[in-house]
Amino acid sequence: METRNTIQKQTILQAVKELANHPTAEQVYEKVVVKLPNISRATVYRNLSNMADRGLLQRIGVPGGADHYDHTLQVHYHVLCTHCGALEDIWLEKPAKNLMELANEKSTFSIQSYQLVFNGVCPCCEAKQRKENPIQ
Amino acid sequence: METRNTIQKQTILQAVKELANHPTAEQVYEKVVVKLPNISRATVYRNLSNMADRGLLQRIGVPGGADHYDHTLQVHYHVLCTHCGALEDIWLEKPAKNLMELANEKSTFSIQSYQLVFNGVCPCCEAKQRKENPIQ
DNA sequence: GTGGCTGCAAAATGTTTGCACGGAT
DNA sequence: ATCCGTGCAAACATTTTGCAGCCAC
Repeated sequence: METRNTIQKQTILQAVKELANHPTAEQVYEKVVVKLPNISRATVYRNLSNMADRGLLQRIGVPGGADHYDHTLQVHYHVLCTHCGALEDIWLEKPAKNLMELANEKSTFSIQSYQLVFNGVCPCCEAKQRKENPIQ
Repeated sequence: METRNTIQKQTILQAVKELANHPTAEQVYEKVVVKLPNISRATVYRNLSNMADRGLLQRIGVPGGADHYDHTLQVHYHVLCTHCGALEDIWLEKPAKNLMELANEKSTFSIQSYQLVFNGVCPCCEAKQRKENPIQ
């Protein structure tokens, strides 16, 4: 039950912190494999998942795509660029409590959490779009 | 570009309406294959996805799980039972506009939509839990 | 020394795609 | 007659799992 302090775990956690920008398991693997050439993807997946369950990381579930991981533990939200897949933070104060309360009032389920991802277009992709199709 | 009226499409749409309870593509397939024994899963996936894109159905993206489809077109939300996977409606009026506005104010992305799924325990599973572990 | 953790390969899951054929228009 | 939609199989993406050996404790 207690957790052993392996080099793999340390390196994975460090990688998420250094990458900062909500890496996927694959991106973490690519960063970690430089330092530990023999590490397996399974180890990366296992550890990221464990750490998220223990609250050392936040898991960002993206419907239809790979999970991302966030070293920031404070409650906040994310936008996904529908063009390039970039994922960015959004800091909102209000919805956190409201949503849970509202939902619990209206549902027979006892609601414990929720997953919210916004979809949009990042400034970079918006600029490209405008260049290709200046009308509209 | 215009859409042909095949038996497959008709049957798939009808199946989603009859199943009502937010079926996955696989569940739709199982319902449809009874009437059309030669239909392919690919056809079901393709048509569900197309119909969602055209606004004939709503796609409910569930992180880490299969997409569900909803024949109801009005804006509403969903809870997923973390025990049995049951998916149920939640009807909230307020958040719809608020969330989009708030997020757009706080982000450099131009946000067009969002995906929100609540996680909880359904009454049925809650009862089971209580039976197995009456303490707490 | 023990048993949790790792690496590997294989499997599982959900979905998409290339292609030849058939049917709706 | 066109050419979109279908069925099939294979590919794809992401994640999980079984198992033998290893290493942190």
